[in-house]
Amino acid sequence: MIDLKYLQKNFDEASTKLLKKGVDTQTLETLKELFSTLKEANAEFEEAKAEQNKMSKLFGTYMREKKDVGELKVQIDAKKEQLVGLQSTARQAEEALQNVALAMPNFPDESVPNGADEDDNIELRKVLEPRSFDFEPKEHWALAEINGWIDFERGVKLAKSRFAVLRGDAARMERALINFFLDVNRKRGFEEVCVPFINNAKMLQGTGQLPKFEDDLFKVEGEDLYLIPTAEVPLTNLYNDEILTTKELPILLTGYTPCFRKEAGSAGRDTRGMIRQHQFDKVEMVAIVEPSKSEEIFEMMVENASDILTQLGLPHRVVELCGGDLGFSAASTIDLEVWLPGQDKYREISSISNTRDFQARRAKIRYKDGKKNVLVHTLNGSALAVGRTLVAIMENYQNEDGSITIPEVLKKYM
RNA sequence: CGGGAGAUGUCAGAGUGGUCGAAUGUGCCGGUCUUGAAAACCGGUGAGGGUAAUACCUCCGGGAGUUCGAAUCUCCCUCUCCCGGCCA
Repeated sequence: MIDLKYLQKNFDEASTKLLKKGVDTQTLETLKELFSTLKEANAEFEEAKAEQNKMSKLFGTYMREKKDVGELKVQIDAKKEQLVGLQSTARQAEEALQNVALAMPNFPDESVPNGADEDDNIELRKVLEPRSFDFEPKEHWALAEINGWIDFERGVKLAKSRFAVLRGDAARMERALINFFLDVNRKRGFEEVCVPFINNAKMLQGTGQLPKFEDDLFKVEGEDLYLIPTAEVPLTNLYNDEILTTKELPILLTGYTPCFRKEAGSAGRDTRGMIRQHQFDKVEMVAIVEPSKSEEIFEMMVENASDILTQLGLPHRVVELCGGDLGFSAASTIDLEVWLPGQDKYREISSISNTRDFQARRAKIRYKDGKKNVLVHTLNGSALAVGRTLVAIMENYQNEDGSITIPEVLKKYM
């Protein structure tokens, strides 16, 4: 959630910032008004409540002194009646504010480039030269068929479209990649955790998936629970509603989880192959840090993910997202895109974001800075998306006969 | 899923209608003492909102109710623990 006090005091600056992310000033104006309405309503309610509290205390005194309370009771009753109205006004104001505030995306950082969509993203650098083929490189689904690695039909049979089954060496490689990623992250100082793959609504709200993106989530019927769309949710919310000490920070976490997404808005996109599935494996990094450290940790996380790709010998590029392409919670994001020779394209394989205090405010994650409680900064990033890495290995390590060479670093894992 | 017990501050644990945001112990921070540390002693120490700062408001798992007044009484929900069933 954005800082409403900041919005109120620096409205013009705030609207300039959010314009970058495609939020119109009208919505912001509404939010600002709802905020001041709430403050007024609260003030009025609290004042009346204070009077009532005072009278109730007096009532007790009268009782003890055996004075007549008839007159006082009449006054209290009148005040109570007034309070009912004031309270419901205040509650309505609160609710109205929450509805808008929770749907408001994060401010982008100053440094985030302007732009409407991914075409305006900025390539920062390329890492590793794509290899040249002396034959026509195949796409991964063709290779999957030759090697019997991916059973798309039976995945659909078991669940529905956008589900697949990995078989044989592909299944083993999936597992090998997870282990490899976790090991690398652990060596960087991330604590490995294994978390529930189903989280409650409060947690999903904490990281920003709810209430706005409910349609993208698989919900457990009849329960206040959702399948996680990313490990960012459980890892970040591990510290939901907690006050940490400076000694505990920074907290660096890594974990493997499957991720579940409805892909509601992407009908028809990447229907072929394993790029866009309803369920996929991912190893995630999450950092919970003091605000002054978030820049530095962010760089480290990008470096770490890029390094994993390099170790795997996978050519990739580092891309800075423009304002229009930033996710809801992100203040800044760097994507890593891996080269897919079969598709002749770079495709996203990791996304690393700094959400600043946006998620911290929603999830109430603070730390004690001397006497004061201060919101932490939270960061998250994939290291890496496992299924897409498998795809990248297939396409980059394919041989003319369709066979696939195992990357050197994975050999000890398989 | 059935039977029983419970949910209070970092933790432990009092509190059964007002003067309780809450005893006491513990932890933590600061100080005295000490060559240093420990011990002992003294002081401070929950969260959110509000304010220039005070006032003031809210919070004793969550919600509704009774009452002039609720941590305390009633109802519902959730969760935890113990016993039984089922089960990886």
